[in-house]
Amino acid sequence: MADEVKSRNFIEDIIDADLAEGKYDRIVTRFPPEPNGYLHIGHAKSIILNSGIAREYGGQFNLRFDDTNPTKEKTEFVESIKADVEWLGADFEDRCFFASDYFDIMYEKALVLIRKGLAYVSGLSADQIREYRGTLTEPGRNDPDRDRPVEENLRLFQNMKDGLCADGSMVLRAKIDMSSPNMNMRDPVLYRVAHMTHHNTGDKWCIYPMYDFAHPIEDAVEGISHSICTLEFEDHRPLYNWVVEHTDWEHPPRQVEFAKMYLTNVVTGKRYIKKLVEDGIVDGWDDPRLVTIAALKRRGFTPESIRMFVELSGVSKANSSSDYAMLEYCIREDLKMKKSRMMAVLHPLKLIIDNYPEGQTELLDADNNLENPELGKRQIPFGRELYIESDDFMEVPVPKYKRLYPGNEVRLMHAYFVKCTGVDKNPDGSIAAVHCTYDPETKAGSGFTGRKVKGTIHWVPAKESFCATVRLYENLIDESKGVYNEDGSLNLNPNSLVTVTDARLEPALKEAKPFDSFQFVRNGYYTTDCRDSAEGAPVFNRIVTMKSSFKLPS
RNA sequence: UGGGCUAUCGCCAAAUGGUAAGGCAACGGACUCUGACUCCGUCAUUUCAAGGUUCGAAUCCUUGUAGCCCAGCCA
Repeated sequence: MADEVKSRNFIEDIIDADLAEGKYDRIVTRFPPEPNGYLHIGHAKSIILNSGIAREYGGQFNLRFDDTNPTKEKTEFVESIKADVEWLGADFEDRCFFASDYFDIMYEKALVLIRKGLAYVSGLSADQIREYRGTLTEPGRNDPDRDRPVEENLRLFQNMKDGLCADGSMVLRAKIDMSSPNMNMRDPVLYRVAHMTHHNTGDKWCIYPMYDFAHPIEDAVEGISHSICTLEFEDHRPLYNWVVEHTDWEHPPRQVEFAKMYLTNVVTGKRYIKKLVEDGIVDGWDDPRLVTIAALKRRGFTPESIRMFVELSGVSKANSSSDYAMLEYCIREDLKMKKSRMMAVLHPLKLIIDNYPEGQTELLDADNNLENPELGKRQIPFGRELYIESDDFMEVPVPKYKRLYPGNEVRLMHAYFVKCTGVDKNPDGSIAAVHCTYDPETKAGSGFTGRKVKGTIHWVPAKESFCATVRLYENLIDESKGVYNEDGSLNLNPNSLVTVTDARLEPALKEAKPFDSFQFVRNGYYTTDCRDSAEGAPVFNRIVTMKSSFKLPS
């Protein structure tokens, strides 16, 4: 369905043109995360885009960890990222690579640049380099070491590699143009010294390549045709091309940029998510209020729904923010035919059927999903006392109200018609229980057509239902208000999480397994929380509420 | 005020000089054993603004305006 709707995007136009010109005979893409955190919905866009293009053109998609900076990267993130990419259905087959696998090649290519007189070793400090770089409006000044002879550069670079230089004392710089209006071209640093143990290469290296030098080489080594990245790298493209051009490749890759995905009403951005986790505002990287892949999974989103969302959102170069409602639409759309529709009462109100024999129970047949018979049936115990949703009853109905009120008849889903006859009140005037009578003729599935009712309400048996914890999540924070203000203070919506502990669920739900999702009739879509439900009674997390078009007049 | 990029409905997004697709949201109505789903219908005489070229402009030109990115030995 989503495929039919999907328009061609500008990246596909670029690829088509390149193919037509014969620039590439095969399309190869990659997803190159740095293993320094968990993946979120924004990464999902890149993963789905890149793998989707490879699949569409019969090409190849690689997963590659961009691990060129050992000070920030951890092995623990490698596994989680890999799992998330697989979960999303992006097929990299056996091609999970590491930039650090190419350190030898990168070193050789650095030597090539030095020999061509296009790179030199600089002894300037980090502060001096910044100073020499100039500003946005003023050109930079040449490095005093810029014209160092090739032989000396070679010797010094060898020293850097051999561990003879202290961290920060020497760097290798490209010789490009210190007066370029593009800051990235003002003799960028190619290699820095860092005596640090790398998660993959251990202590083999004490010099590490910078992103701008490493990335084009990583792409070229893997035969990437289109290096698809986000907009902030647009200014780096001239440098990307410079590196590729001077390091001699038969089929140089091409960088193409697209706009990142932002979502309304949630915190996107690794930086903010990281802070929420570290500050303990949320439980962890998979807190269901977050939009990390792990959180979306825990909350009950399916890979299909996320893929649909990304495809529906489209790809362009305009900064934009997709509506959270569209994500909800996608999960509703994905789940509605493939999940059981169960009854759960979040705010119970007792319903007593006065003319139903005391002590009697019967088992009623119910389709798990009326629109999809393949999901089978279940049996629900029915008796004299039930719980209904408290807002399915109004003592004084508002106009157009079609559920239960004194004198009105409604259908109990999967069961009988009941007619409200009165209410019991507590001393404080609140409603203790609702009384009604039922009509045995109207049993569900009996083919009764004698009369119709306007409303259907859901219920659970008072005796055999069970209590469960149901969590309703609002999106954590409205990003438009700022997660963290400029002064570092935090804006947090205190109503971001509501836990309903007296919810009553029908017996069949006792057997729910972790990650099972259900539609709770009129209360939306829920999934069992695999993290908390292991400890006892199931915990249900709301994925999304159903649309409700009836609002009480105020 | 140096450079790069962007601007089409509340939110995304097509349209490649030929007379503004589609989806989400919203709103009507029909249907209904979920006020859901489904189905039907409504929703940009106008594309950031102002000029210009053209038989014809969202698309080309000019001049503005607004937003995003860049001064890490991060990616």
